Amino acid sequence: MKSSLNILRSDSETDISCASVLKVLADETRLAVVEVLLDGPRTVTEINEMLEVEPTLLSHHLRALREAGLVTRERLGRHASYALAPELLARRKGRAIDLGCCTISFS
Amino acid sequence: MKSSLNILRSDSETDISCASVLKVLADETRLAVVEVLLDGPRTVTEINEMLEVEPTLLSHHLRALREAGLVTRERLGRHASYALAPELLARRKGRAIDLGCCTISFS
DNA sequence: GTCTCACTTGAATGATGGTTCAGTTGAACA
DNA sequence: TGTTCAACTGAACCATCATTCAAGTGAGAC
Repeated sequence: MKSSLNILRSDSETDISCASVLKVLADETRLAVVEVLLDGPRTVTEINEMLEVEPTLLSHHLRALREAGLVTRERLGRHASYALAPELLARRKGRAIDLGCCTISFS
Repeated sequence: MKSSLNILRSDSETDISCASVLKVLADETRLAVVEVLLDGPRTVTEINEMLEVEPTLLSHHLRALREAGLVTRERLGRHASYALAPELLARRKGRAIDLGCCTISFS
């Protein structure tokens, strides 16, 4: 199973991968999760409390973000800590993240 | 019927409108249409020839782009000419378009 | 060991979205 | 008028997606 998408390429497949990444981010909940993670890694419980999104639903959304290569997961005892992917953090510009084909900026 | 979305706002509803706009652009065909329109207005026939997308399908996609306020339509005799919305053109940066919440850049 | 917590998975549901088809509108022209 | 062209609309179909529910995993506490 492909677990990540090369979101940073800039060749002829730009449009295709761009649409794929946009599809993942074209959701209020997932966009909010990414914004939360801009301030650093968070556990599912923390995100749940901040966004008031059910843990199960959150888990599904986090899975989508992880499969798109946008976030990474680390296990901390019982908890799971999610963080923005290293590639995103490397290209981060303040409260904006550079996806290659596009830049998402948060207020 | 609401015919356009205020895509340039930057208040607390940023996330919501951002997700809405991203939903519209998270499609290869619509992304390609926007890229074509970066070079100036085009008729449906012209876009059809450039992208090899069926006129009917194109019409549906153009309708979605128009309802999102991303493109405008002008009738030219039998033809319909589509162009990027004035708001987008005003904020245009080369081959990148600034949507407020995010910037889409084409190669 | 059992129990609980934190999270995940998978199935099921309903909703939304992309595509195609058939039919329609509107404009130009004979 | 009738015909043709360019584009549009609406319905239908199928696929995908968001959400919920029930059940499962895995780690710590007892």
